[in-house]
Amino acid sequence: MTTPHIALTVDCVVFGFDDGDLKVLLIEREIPPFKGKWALPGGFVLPDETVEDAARRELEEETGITKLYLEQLYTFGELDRDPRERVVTVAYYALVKLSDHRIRAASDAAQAAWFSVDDLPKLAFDHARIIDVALARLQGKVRYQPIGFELLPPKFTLSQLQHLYETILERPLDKRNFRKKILSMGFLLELDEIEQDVAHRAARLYSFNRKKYEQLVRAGFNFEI
Amino acid sequence: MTTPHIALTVDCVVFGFDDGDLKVLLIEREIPPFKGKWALPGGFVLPDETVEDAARRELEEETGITKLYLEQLYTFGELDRDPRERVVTVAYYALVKLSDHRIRAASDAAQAAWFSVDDLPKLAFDHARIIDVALARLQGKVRYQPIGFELLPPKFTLSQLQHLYETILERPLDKRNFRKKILSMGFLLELDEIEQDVAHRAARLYSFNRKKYEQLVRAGFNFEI
DNA sequence: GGCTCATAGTGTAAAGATTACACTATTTGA
DNA sequence: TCAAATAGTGTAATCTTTACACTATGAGCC
Repeated sequence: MTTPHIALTVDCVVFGFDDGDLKVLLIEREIPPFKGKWALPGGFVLPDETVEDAARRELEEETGITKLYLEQLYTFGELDRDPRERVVTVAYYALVKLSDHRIRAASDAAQAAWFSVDDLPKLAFDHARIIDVALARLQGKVRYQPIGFELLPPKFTLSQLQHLYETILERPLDKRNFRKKILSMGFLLELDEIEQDVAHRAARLYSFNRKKYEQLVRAGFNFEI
Repeated sequence: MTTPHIALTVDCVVFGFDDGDLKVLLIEREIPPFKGKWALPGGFVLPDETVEDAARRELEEETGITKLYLEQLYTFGELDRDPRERVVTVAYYALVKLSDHRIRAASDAAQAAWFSVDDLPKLAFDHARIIDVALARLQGKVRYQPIGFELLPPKFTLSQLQHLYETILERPLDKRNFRKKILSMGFLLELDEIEQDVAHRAARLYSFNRKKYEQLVRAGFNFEI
């Protein structure tokens, strides 16, 4: 008996947040199929690397991004995903601070660009579907895990944080209730700094204290927005 | 350029609930590696079937189970999972009503058996790890989706339902509060029937009204235990 | 210097949800 | 008929969530 072998790829949905806009990083395909179309960064899993390593390697090769929050999303195993041959893909989603990645966009000749999630171009393969699944996962996860901070710069205002949640969850939140709740959780560090260069009263800056968060979790705390 | 191909398998963590005990279905391996050891039902994904179809096919071949709740769990892509060669596996978890499957156990010569999740034998490959991940997922999911009913017979008592949640969540629940809450959700159908053959006051039977549940969801209802 | 504009920052009361808790009811079987 | 086992039921206290509107600050313009 000989065991069947299958082409296995990874694809990454990289999210970034840019003041009021949730964005996805796409690259323009340079080779067929779908040459010239936009697609998720990704590529084949090599025989001597783990699947997650493949995702990180492809991301670095195609976009230069190395420091990110990366999590497996779903494995898409339909038969007709790729016109060349049967390809199964393990999709990941990633969260990056746009401030860190003001886009080493184009890399080895391929063009990379950020697109607003509600204004995406026509995508190659089933990548539109993969982004839909990633968005649903992000919406679900952001309410129960403090992953929103992965999308913000290290220092942020409470209004930015609220705006991030409003954008991802697609619903307005009450300012006073939001602040009350997030501050009462006790893992935000109030900094002795305020916003710079704004044409109105400057807001105080905060940072996410991960050590404190983990300590609270060990003591039974459950994050929930 | 020739694309790399990889051995791809599926593995299924099949949960059943048997009055106070959460169980997993295992099969005894008949061929090396790990011959004689217990393992999750599973096998290679064939080139002309979707990954989910492969999971259903393997389950039917090895255990005879066809009607079940099946959901993708996680894809395990480490390098040394299998001593023969590099194998990536897409794990699924399934929920079955033990009443339906009072075990067409042994099938094509392979022995199948239910094991309590807290008394598992030594397992082949990284299957112990896969079961851990499945359990964590089940614990998370059971609180927000009405999947518990997949583990109970079509007619059940509120005590059985409570016991199921207590077993999966590994904590006691208050009887009055539990009943109040689950009944107030409005998707349990109170039947004109009671338990049979018990040596004490017989409890009323209920059934899960899925139509009603879906109607409530469309109206904005959110299940939560 | 004072006005306008934009956003920051703050508290309270009502409604709703969760928790803690103990006794009576029914059936079987000895 | 009594004991054993489990079913079934309500209320009060606490905590959480929601709804809601004004004052504070700093920049920019006149």
